[in-house]
Amino acid sequence: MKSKEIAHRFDQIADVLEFLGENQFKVGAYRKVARTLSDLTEDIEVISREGRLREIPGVGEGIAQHIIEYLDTGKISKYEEELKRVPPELIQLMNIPGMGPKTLALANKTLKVRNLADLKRVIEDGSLAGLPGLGEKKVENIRKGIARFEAVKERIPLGLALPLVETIMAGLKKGFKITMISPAGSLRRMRETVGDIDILVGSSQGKKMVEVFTHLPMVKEILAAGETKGSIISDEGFQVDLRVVPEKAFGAALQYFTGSQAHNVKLRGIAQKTGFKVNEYGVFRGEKLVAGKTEEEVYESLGLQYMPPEMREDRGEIELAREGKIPRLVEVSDIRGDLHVHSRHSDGTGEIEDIAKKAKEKGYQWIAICDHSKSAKYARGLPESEVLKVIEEIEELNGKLKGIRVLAGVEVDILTDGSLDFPDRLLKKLDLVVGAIHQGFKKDVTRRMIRAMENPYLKIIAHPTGRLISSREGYEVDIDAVMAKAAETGTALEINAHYDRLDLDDLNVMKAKKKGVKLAIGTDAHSVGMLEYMRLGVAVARRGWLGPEDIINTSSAEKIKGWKKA
DNA sequence: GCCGTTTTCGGCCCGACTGTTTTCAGTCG
Repeated sequence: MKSKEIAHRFDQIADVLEFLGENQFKVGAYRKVARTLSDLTEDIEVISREGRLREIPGVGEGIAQHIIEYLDTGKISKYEEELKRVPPELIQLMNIPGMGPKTLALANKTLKVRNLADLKRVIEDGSLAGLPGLGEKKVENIRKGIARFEAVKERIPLGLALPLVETIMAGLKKGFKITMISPAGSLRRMRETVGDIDILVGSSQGKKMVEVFTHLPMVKEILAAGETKGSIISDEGFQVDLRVVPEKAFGAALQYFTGSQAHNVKLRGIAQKTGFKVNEYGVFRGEKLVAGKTEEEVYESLGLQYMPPEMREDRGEIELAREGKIPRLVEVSDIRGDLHVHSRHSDGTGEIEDIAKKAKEKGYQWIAICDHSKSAKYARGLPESEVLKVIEEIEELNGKLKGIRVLAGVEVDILTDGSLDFPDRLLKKLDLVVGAIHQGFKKDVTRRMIRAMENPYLKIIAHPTGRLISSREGYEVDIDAVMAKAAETGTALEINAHYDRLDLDDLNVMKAKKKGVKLAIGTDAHSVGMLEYMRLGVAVARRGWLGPEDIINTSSAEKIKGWKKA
């Protein structure tokens, strides 16, 4: 995790350099390398030891020295002094919409603004508006920006943003005959959380469409309503932007607004070198439009294979596309079953039969019921005798139901000594054993997981890091060691598809695949409706570049039942 | 500060919008 620390350091340096008015490309160089480092799946200390730092894109002579110094001493001396002279609470103010580095530097220099309170003061007494280049309107903008800055909402979990965007798109389709409409931005790339929600439409009726959009039932506040762009706050407090572009530019605009920014920057760099220009209206050679209607033709015109949105993070996908080696990613339609579902027998709400019927409706071939084990008191964990009864109930159901097979599983607690909460004689009667840590998050988690994986009946480790996106860091666990043991024993690691978990995350999934670990998607559904979270798990898998062959869920029921570990 | 299908020096993604300006700087996505 050293690379994340270094990334954070470089981001701070970029902030300070920007504030000081340094060369913007230097600032950009630090930002870019910070992002690359925070995405790194390999251990930076190993890379450094083996003298391969310069192989990391964006790491040159100077930055390599900074990294080495940080790894040795925990400091980057060149910037220690500079960082000390610029207080963090001042730099924070650059996050106020309308307040950039130039304005902040000017306010700091001439009006001695050092923090938010100072800034509010110079707004109230009128001195900010008196500065060159500023005026009443700009200051009013900053005042509004402060209000937004102070009310800053958490990022929106993907699992909550998706239903909202679907409702809005359905609302727009009611009023218009639209063929070109799509989510864009980080939502389309299926990031685990999104800052705001972008929707793009290809149409000549921009003004009317914005009108309908801003008067949909879930609109709480209208932020903007123009000819081509509308912006609202939903009743849940989420910002949604609608953009309307001409149909012939829909593909180019979709590419542009989907991002990521890093992906687009690299794409345009390539375009430029080969004599093209790319913007949201199309790909141009000189004045001549050569592509724009579809995303496919935008990429193709630049000599690149099409890339799924989930891959567009500048993590090497453009290089692959150049060689025509973009992998076939797993799709929701490849999924034959869900590997982690709770019923009313423990802390879920659904009857097994209803869960099975819903699974069949979703096109699954099988579904694994995995209720909690006896030590999980808070989740009404089952004693051995009850598990036997559930196995009987499932056998009976399988005799009755057609077109769907229910697998009898359990989510068994990994106890504080690394043993499992049920004896092997019970585990071997089950079709699937999923193990999980639910207590003692700081107690020897790595060693416990490793010991648990040595049990031949335990096939999957659920939510391996234990993080909760909204509220919890996760266990104290050495995930590399866990992955190594998983690869050695043939244990699968879970992609828990609940929107607040998504654990493993995309980067860990990518790393697991490299280490030869199989992944298992489980929704951890506690109600029938929560089976829908499967698409979030698939999204994480796609962001980790997984194909159908990397995922246990694409196997048949027989294969899952007969699965023997290495 | 990085980097090389034009380069070891001179570039570095691109455009919209806004407000403050008489031609453009700053901010944003």
